[in-house]
Amino acid sequence: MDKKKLIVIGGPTASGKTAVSVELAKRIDAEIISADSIQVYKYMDIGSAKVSKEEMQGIKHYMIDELDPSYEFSIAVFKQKAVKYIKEIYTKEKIPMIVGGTGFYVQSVIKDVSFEKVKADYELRSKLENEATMYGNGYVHDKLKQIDGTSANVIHPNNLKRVIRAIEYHKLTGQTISKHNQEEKDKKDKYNTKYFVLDMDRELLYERINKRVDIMIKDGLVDEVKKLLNMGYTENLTSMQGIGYKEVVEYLKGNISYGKMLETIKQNTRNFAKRQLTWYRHQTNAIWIDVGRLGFDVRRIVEEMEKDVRL
RNA sequence: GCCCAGAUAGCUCAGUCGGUAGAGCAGAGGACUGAAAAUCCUCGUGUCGCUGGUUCGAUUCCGGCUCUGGGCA
Repeated sequence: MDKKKLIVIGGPTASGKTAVSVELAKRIDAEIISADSIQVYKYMDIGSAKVSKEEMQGIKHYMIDELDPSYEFSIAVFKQKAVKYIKEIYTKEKIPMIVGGTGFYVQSVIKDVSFEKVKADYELRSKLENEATMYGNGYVHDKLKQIDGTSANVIHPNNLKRVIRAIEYHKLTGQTISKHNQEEKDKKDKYNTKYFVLDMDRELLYERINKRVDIMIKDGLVDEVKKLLNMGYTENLTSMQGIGYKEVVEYLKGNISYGKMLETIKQNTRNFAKRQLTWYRHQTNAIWIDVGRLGFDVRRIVEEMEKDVRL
């Protein structure tokens, strides 16, 4: 059976995914599933640079404003929902398009990574976290070494999150996560995927990021955060750890100055963009589009992409 | 004009009891499979302001100059 077509548009933050994706969707009759770990949340509009109703231009978007900020979003939830929407879109005889900067999420769909087997064990997590603070990261890492040497070799002791997850996985399934990871990695693409990555000169990207942060502040990011806090969404929520949100919280608490807040948001966004690019670089078969070279002209960019989409 | 303190990596600074120097941040590269806007790893040669002097040897000590803070007039 022929694999069905799936379009993916990735790229670092501020690379112009939104405008490009909507334009392409209009041309090929697609619907968009957002792969963005913050835009899923309601009330978090400015800081997440969420697509507005106007920007959508009538194209249906999924996974936007779908969750309450108190909800613990995760890749497992994303994958489950995304797959459901993809099916829905196919029944309408339209093309699904995954758009967003969270490459990890995208990967789970196109490789059909399985998360069904294991749930999270928050008790175990906090227990191990405590042990790490008391006896050091090495102590927890040693525990992993005893049950899953392969993972212990690959995961650095300081990367506590992943060390803990590996232990958690073993405890819940009786299997090693290294074996699971290998199995998932060996999977073939489930769809006929066209994976685009929007890119540009680093310097240009950083300039755009700086400008975008200035605009977010002018548009009222600080008020947005105040509103969220007033609604009872506390700073320790995953949603509130988003870039732009956590720094404003620090400012509102009086821990940092206004200027420092502004600079830190820019800095963190730039660092984040760099990490995103590292991720995309190891994506095989990705089609890189230098949007800077195309003058950020949405029409030209989309025309460039359409050639590959037709295949 | 005088006095004091500085002048060292893109930035903030540490240091060399005289044997040509190192942290944090920035920057670059990488990892990642139920927190991913998260988490973690690797990478540091720069006329040590300029110029004389002392010395086998000066970024380090001494003099002069330039610049930057601060103070006194």
